[in-house]
Amino acid sequence: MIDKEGFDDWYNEIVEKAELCDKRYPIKGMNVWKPYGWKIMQNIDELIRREMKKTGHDEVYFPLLIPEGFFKKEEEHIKGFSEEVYWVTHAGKNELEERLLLRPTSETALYSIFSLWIRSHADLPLKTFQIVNTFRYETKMTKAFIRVREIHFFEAHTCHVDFDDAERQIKEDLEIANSFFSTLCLPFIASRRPDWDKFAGAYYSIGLDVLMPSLKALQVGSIHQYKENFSKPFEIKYEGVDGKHYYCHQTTYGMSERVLGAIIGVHGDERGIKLPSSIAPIQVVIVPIIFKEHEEKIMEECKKVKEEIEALGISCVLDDRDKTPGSKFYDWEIKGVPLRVEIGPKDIEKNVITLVARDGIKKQIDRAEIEKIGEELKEYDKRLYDNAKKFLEENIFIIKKLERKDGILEAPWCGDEKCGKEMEEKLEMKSLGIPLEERECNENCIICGRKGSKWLRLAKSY
RNA sequence: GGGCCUGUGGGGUAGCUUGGCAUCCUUCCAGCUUGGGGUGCUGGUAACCCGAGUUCAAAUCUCGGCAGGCCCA
Repeated sequence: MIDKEGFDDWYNEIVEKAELCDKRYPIKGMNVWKPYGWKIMQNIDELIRREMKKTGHDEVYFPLLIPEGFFKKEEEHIKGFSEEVYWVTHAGKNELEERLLLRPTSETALYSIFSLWIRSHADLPLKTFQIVNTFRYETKMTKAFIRVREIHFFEAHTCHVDFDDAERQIKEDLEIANSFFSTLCLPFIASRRPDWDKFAGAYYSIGLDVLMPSLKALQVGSIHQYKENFSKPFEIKYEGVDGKHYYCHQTTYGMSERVLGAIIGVHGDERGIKLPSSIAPIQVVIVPIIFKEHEEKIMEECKKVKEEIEALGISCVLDDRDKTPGSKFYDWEIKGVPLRVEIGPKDIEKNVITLVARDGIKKQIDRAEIEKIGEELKEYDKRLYDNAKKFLEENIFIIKKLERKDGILEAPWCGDEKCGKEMEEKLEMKSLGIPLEERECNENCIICGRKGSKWLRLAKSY
């Protein structure tokens, strides 16, 4: 893992060196996805789609533009987003009668239409999601994948008959997050955000955060309980079994390319990024070790091995470029390819192939046992997860008095907003919220000294 | 929101104080050579962010814009 001080510089360089994006596009916060980076992102999207399918969500696609009238229906929501909305005001030379905005998120687009789709309790629950670009005029400093103005956004939107069913959805969302992030070897913590930091329009919000090597937290997902906050202004009503009309209760679950930013940061080292095998566009790269007199024999063997690896359903590239093996090793390490296979004269002689995992574990396996590669990938993934988990756990600290410390802090808190904000100020951190897993707290609030009933998590964050 | 710094071939840089031929490394292209951790040699392509001003002359000085980065709220 990269050390704390060097992390931000390392990150800025590596996103381009690994060919994930090109930052030279001349608009602030809008970078170009390069083919390799985009493949990874699409693989991440496919993992989400798989989770959505498993849990009965249907994919939709709503328009990019939202009429001003829709956007203005929910007051808190407008307050939260109005400063960072891009407006479309003209078509050619003509001013539009009604201004249109580029979606900063899609609640107001979807919900205007949900009110038409939902008629009775039989239409519920309605579980949808979309993967789209959203636009927010960020004023803070932008950073590739972490703070951008055009966001590659996943958003699930659900409607339910009552609060309890919406709460069940939130439990399901947490299970989805567990499954999804463990496939990406990313340990995270879930916290109920304090009221002053919840999503604009939400009843409450849950943040999913990972810890970056800079010891700053990165929010990689959020889950919101809206209760009836949107269904009332948007009039999303259904007829119940009793013939009466009720407002829906709604939830959302959102993630973005920050997930990729987290993977880059959490797993990367001085040689480059490390991709979990679940999203690596190339899972195995074969580097032939060619010597003049054996050239053909080695290439033939490499081709055969490639076919056998692909037959296992593992993506594999044979690097036949005219470069020395050493320089190829560096290339693929920057890009985080999980497993490298080396085949040279010595391997052929001994009837083995040499495997080197991206995290440095090297071994030889029998030429006849290529199917073991699948196992090697699994073990590599597990090592990625275990290392990241260890780092996260080693950097969460319980504090019982005001003390500054790097990492994620958990402090006893009376629950008053005033005390929470004072903690943020004194510790120079932002609060992540209350740990989702219930934990008893019998300590005194570190600000006012009253009995603290909760733990408040704080961290510096992106 | 406030303050500071930076912008030179594809990438990284020297030059800027004191205005006058733009330095080096790397990448890339061609060829030979080499090949189990960046092989070596020869040749080649390629740059002063944009606009205005000062000046005989601007990468260099001034102003504005755009972009990137750092620090503080």
